[in-house]
Amino acid sequence: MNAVTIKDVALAAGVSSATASRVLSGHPATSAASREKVAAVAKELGFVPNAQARSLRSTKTDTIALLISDVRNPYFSDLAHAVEQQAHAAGMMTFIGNANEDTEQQDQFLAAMLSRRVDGLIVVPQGLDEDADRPSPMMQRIIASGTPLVFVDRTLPEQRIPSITASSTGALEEAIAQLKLLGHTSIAFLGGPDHASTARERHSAFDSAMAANGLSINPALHFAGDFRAASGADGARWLLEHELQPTAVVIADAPMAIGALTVWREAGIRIGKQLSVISFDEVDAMLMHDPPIATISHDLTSMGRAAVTALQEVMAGKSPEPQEFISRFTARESLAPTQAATGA
Amino acid sequence: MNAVTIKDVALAAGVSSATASRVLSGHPATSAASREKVAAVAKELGFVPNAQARSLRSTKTDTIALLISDVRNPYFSDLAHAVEQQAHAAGMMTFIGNANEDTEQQDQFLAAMLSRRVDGLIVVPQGLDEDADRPSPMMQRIIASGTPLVFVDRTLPEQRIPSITASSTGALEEAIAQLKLLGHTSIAFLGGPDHASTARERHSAFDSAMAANGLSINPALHFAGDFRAASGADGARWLLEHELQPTAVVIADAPMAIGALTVWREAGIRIGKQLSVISFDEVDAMLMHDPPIATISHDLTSMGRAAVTALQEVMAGKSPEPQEFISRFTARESLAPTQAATGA
DNA sequence: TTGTAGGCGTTATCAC
DNA sequence: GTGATAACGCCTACAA
Repeated sequence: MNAVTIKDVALAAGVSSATASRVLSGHPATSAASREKVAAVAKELGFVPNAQARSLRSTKTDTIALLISDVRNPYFSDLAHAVEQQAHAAGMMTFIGNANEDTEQQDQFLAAMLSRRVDGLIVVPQGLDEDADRPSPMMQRIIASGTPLVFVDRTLPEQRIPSITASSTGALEEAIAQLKLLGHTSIAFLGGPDHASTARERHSAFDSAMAANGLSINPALHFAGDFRAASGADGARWLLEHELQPTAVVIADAPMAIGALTVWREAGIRIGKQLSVISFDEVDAMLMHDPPIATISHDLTSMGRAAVTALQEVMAGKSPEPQEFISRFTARESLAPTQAATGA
Repeated sequence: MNAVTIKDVALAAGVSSATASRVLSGHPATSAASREKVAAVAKELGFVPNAQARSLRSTKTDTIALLISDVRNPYFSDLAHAVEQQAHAAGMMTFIGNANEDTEQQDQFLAAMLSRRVDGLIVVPQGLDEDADRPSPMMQRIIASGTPLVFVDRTLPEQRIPSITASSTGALEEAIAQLKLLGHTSIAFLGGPDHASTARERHSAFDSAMAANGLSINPALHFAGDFRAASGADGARWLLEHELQPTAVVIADAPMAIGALTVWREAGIRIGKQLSVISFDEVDAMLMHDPPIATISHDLTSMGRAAVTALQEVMAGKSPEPQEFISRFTARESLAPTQAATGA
C-alpha cells in the first residue's frame, strides 16, 4: 500500500517535514543540499503527495469540472476534448461528467463536484423540462455558493453567468438561400428538445432564415426530436408520411441526422435527388455518406478554449463578456435542385 | 462563498459536530430527534460536505478512475458510459481520463489519480511504442502502490492484474468463412497500432481465421494503421493502388472504416459490388452507409459492467479471474459475391 | 535556511 | 446516544 507521506520523506532525508514540503512544492527558501536530498529520497520512496490534504489546506484543487449532456454525442466529446486540452495546458485537471440529457444526473454530478471543491465549473446547462429557462435548484445553489461558473454551448437566462454560445442565424440564412436558389420552398426542420437552448436557437434561426428568404414558416413542417439518433429516425419516418412532402430538410444535430439517413436509405429515398439534406454538426460520417451531407458546424475547439479562458477570468475575479461564435455553412452534394416530392 | 462547515450545522442544530457527522453520514447511533434537527439545519444552510476532508480522514473517496485511449472514439465513449453507469449504481463517481493514444498523457492522468487517492482504477493500457508489452514506469508504480487496478479492452502481460477483454477469433472465422463462400480469397486487413493489444489480437485472429478457412495469409495485404480515421483513409488509398487488388477487406475499428469508406466513395468504388467490407465496432454510421456495413462488434456495455464488478472484487481483496467476451459477427449487404478487382 | 506548531473539515475513538 | 478529542497529510506563519 502507498502510505508514504511527507513525514517519511523528511525522516529519510534527515530534515523536518516543513523543509521537505518546501522543497517538494518549489518554495525558494531551501538550501541546495536539502533540495537534492529530499528530491532524491522522494523519488526513491515513490512519494505521491496527497491531493486531498494539500487542497484541504490550500483551498484550491487545480481541478475544474465540465458537465456535458451526452458523452456519446461526438459534438460533446469534441467539446470535452478541447476543454480538457486547454485546461491541461493551464495546469488543471478536468472532471468530465455526463448529464445524459437528464436534470437529475446533472444535479448529482454538480453536487459531487461542489463537494470535491473544484476550482470552477464549465457547464452545458439543462433547462427543466417543464420550464426550460429556470435553472434547477442545484444550479441555483452552485450560483449562490459563488463557485466560478461558465456556461458553454447552451445557456440559461442567468444574467451573471458568462456564456460561450454559437449563433447559427447567418449560416442558416446562407443555407436556406442556397436551397431557395435550387427551387426548394417547402423545407422541414427536425429539431432538438426544447429544454436545450441550442435547440431553441437553431429552431428560431431556422424560422428567421426562412423569413429572411421570403419563405413561409409552416409549423406543420417542424418535428420535435431530442438530439438522439432514434428521434432522428422517428423524424424521418414522420417526414415520409407527411402530407406536404417537403423537398428539403434541416436536421438539428448529427446523431439525429444519422438516424434519419438510415431510415431514408432503408426507404430507398435518394438523398440529393429526391430530398436535399442539411445537418448541424460536422462529423466524419457526413463525409462518408454518398452523397456527402451539407453541414452547419460549430468550432467546438475554439468554444472549448474560450470556455476555459472565461472560467479563468471568473476565477481571477473578473466578469468576462458573453461570447458568441458564428457557425459555418458548408454546401455539399446532398443539396440539389428540386425534382420530385419525397415520397415519389 | 460556501464556507458552511459541519460545525456550523452542529452549532445551529444544538448538537456536537460528532453527532452532526453521524447523522449526515448515516451512522445508526443517532436519535430520531437529532436526526431531524440536523438534517433540517443542514438543508437550510445548504451544507455541502467537504469530500477532501472526509476522505482524508476515512481513506476512501468513493471514486474510481477510468482511463481510455481516445474520448472521441465512439467505442470508448460507449465503454466510458457503461462504466460510469455501473459505478454510479454502486455509489461511486468516475473520473474519465483521456490518454489520447499517448503514453505520456496516460501517465499524467494516472499520477493525478494516484495523488487524488481514487479507490480504484480501470485502465485501457497503452503499451510503450518501442516495446509494446512493457508497462510504463508509472504503471509499474501504480501496480507497486497496491491501488486496485483492472485492465479493460486492452491488456498487458502482467499476471496479477485482472483483465476484461474481447476475443474476436470466432467472429472472424465466421466472417472469413462467409467471404470465402462468396468467392473471396484475397482479403486485406487494415489493422490498428501494435502498441494496442486489441490491434494485435484482431490481427492474429484475422490470420488464424484465414488459416482456419484454408486461405493463405499474405503479409503484403496487411496495412498498419492507428485506429484513427486518417489512417483508415490512408489504408484505403494504399489498397486502391495495391498490385494484388484484394476483393474484400476487414477494418480494425470504426473510425478507420469511416475514413476508408470516405476515400472509396470519392474514388467511386462500389462497396458490396467491387469491394466487400467488414468493420470492427458497430456504430450507427455503419447502418447509415449504403449498403450497410457488416460488423464485428463487442458488447461494450457488458465489458464496462464487468470491469467495475471485477474492480469491486479487487477492492474487496479478491482476485477475480480474467474475463473474455466473445465478439459477434453481423453479416450485411457490404458483403457480396466476387465480381471484379478493386481498381476496375 | 530551518524547525515548531497549529489548523484546514471531517470522522473514529474513546469515555460518559 | 452523545460529546470531547485526536488524527488524517499537508502547508504556512512564526520563531529561531
